Amino acid sequence: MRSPSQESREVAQEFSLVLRDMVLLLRRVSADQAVSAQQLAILGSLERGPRRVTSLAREHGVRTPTMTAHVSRLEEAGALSRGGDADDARAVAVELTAHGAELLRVGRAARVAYLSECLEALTSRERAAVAAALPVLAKICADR
Amino acid sequence: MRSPSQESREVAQEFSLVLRDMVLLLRRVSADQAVSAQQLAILGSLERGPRRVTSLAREHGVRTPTMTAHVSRLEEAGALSRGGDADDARAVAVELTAHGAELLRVGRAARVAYLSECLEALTSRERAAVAAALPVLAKICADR
DNA sequence: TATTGTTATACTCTATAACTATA
DNA sequence: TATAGTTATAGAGTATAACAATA
Repeated sequence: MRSPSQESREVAQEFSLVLRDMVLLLRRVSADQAVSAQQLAILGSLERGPRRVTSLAREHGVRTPTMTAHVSRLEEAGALSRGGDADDARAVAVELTAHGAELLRVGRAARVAYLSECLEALTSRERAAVAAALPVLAKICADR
Repeated sequence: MRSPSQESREVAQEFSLVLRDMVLLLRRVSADQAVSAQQLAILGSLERGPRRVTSLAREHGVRTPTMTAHVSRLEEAGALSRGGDADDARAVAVELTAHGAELLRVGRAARVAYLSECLEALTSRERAAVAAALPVLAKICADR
């Protein structure tokens, strides 16, 4: 019988290869889209209300200057607006615009449509295997 | 009972979110490594013998100028060498050096070690779910 | 003409360092 | 002093367009 650590090592080797392929999949999913995957994720964070630049940066695992750049590009595109914070004059309240909400809706729909097609090409058993793994993968990603 | 297309759509929505998180996981996996994930994949292709720039580009889903840039960076790092092709004077035979083989070995080991740790933190049932999904995910990625 | 590869250029995403303004 | 955010700069990774050399 295999120990958990032997087992983990074996799964990890295959996981390592698949993880690389997932990047290519993601690139195809986002190809020809008005909004990149990163931008879409940021707009998604703003859906439930304004956020500060620092808080967005933390949430998306990037440094503040990186998020400042994202916010600037998205502002130029009319997807969000920078507002002041009443409580703290240093802070910036980043808020989704109507145009941003529309970009979010369209971008999300395109991603889901593409992935749906991929999944429809599978057997229902294979689809079930993916569905069962997704919460676990989410847990792995969230853990650290 | 749900139709395959309803089912696919539901799974796709969750997949879309997890896919985004996987990018962050990949970034953590590659952090503080001498060789990036992309570079590692290219070195991996060279493991079984020399390859042409065009063939590497196709294999990794990028355009030729992009692969030329990768090859140039890896050559500067001493990980590979450019040689001529005996049959076709236009072609370049890209070959792994001993240093490149070592970078590949170390980089792979680090990735697998990191992912092993992530997997060890799971229950054996969860690990089994990931293991079952990996071949399916590989299939999805390869299909297009 | 078609193919192989490079160079030039530009855009996205990322980082660190240095700065301003406010707390 | 510490925190919020920006600007300046740089590097990796990607693309297209234009080119040289060879088939």
